[in-house]
Amino acid sequence: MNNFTIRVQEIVKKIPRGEVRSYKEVATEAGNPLAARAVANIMAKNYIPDIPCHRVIRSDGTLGGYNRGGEKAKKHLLAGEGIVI
DNA sequence: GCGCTGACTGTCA
DNA sequence: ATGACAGCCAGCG
Repeated sequence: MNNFTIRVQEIVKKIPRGEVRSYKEVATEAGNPLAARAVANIMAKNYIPDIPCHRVIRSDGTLGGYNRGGEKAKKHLLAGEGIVI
C-alpha cells in the first residue's frame, strides 16, 4: 500500500453520483498517468467498500469488470444513476 | 526481492 | 469495426 493507492481511493470516492471516470483518468489524477492498470488491479484485488468502484469504467466506454456481481450488476448500478452504455 | 497476474490503453493489421 | 500486440504499474505468492 503506497501513496498512489490512497490517492486512488480518495479520487474514486469523490466521483459524483451520475458520473463516471476512466481508469486512466483516475490514474492520472492520482499522479501516475501510466498506472491505469494498477488502478484496475487495486479494485480487483484490494476492493475497498468505501469507494464506488462501479463508477470507474474503461476509457473506451465499456464497463471493464466488477467484483461484486460482474459487469451485469455494474451496468445496472450505473443505469440507476442515469448512465447507459 | 523476483516473477506472474490483471476490472487498462493505444496502436497496428 | 473487430481482433491481436506490446507497454505500464501496483499487489501477491
